[in-house]
Amino acid sequence: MRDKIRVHIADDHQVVIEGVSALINTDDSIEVEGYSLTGKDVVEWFKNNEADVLILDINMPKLDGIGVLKTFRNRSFQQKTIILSGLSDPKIVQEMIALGANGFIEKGSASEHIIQAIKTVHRGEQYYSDEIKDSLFDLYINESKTDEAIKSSASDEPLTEREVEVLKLITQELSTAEIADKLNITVKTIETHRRNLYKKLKVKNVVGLAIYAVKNNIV
Amino acid sequence: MRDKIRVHIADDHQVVIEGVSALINTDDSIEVEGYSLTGKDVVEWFKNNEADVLILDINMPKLDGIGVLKTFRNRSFQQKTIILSGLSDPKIVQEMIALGANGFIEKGSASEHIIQAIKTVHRGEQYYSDEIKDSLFDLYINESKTDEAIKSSASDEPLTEREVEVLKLITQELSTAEIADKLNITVKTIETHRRNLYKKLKVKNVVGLAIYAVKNNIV
DNA sequence: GACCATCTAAGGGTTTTCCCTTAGAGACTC
DNA sequence: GAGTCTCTAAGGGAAAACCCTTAGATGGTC
Repeated sequence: MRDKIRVHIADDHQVVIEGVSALINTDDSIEVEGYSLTGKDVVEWFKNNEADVLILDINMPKLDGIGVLKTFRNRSFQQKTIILSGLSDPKIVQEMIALGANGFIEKGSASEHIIQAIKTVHRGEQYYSDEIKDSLFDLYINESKTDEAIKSSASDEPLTEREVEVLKLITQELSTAEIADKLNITVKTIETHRRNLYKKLKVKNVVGLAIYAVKNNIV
Repeated sequence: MRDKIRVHIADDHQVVIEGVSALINTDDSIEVEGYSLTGKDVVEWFKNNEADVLILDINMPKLDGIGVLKTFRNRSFQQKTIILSGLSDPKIVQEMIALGANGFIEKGSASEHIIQAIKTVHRGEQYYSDEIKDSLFDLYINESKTDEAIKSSASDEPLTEREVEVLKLITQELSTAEIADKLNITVKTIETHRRNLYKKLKVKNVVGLAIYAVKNNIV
């Protein structure tokens, strides 16, 4: 076990870097290992150096936080990343999580939160503040509602069992002939099911079926 | 403004009904308007009666909570629904929200939480306990990660701008000819883009493209 | 028994997708 | 300047999807 957690700070504002450094220095188990003012610098720095935790601002010149994460992923970097953000736009949080961020804190966070976040992600866990959770939760709820609205407007006519079965096989990228073979019925029958699906779901072609299927978790 | 919030309780355990009733009776602004022991009874009850808030257990004989919600939706019932659950399986919470539930509480909740939940949903807002939020959040994170895994495994080869453009039009259910027309290039060119998309995304046909597009929020 | 929904099937046709190959023009990189 | 990537394009052919219509068998409901 290494004795100190090494942190690299990336933010285009010198003040933020100094502030976060000062906060970190109040804790003996963490040390600042360097800092960068642009996204490009971060990527460069990690080519020749190591840190355990990267504190990353979203808005930076040259290469933004999202760009940095995109550059890092698939390249087997072992450091954990905490996103440092002014405002917690749920869409961005979502994207960051998808890109493999391990934590998310607001710039307005008190010192203990930042330190706690660093220790948490260093343990291999994830750290999200309650504000982030709330905003993501709201987004999530709204998305669920939208999905549901699509669902009920798109299909007041319920699908039959057989139709759902055919639909599932279609989404497995099988052709009509392959589906007919699998279900031991003729191609013509599958074609009929297909056309009934188009009518019921009000779509023009297989693409519409596939989209419907994914959105309704039939896949 | 009606003077009391009318609550209907649905749970297959008499004890739970009595317990919740007792809790509700400690608040003067709420009254129990009836109860049901099975899902079918709930649906029947609401055919002839009214309540402002329905407290609904998930596990019930005859028709479960999910079934009840499915029956109620699209039939313009005006009551709000709070799901009462033993354990907060995020998948079920997700489904309930999609089906239009307004709140979610655990059976272990203290009385003030239940009363607060009733008042909150009656105001037209939504009520979810912190435990529910946490479990949903975890699910959400894991889903984001899975999506990301799909994304990076499916396409180490990045799509070009034009390819993404064509892909988007395909997901709008346009045919190759229509897309060619829209972009003012020939059908043959679109076919080439199409084939390159198949190769890059390792899919067999348009269905694969459509599924990829939805899963990666290109739609 | 009549009615309705579902699943099955077919005939016969048009349109679209899918596959294989080759190739020029422009931009960008080393 | 040579190589690489992207976008463009085409010829030619096989396969699949799409469209319209009709219809028998089955099983459940009123």
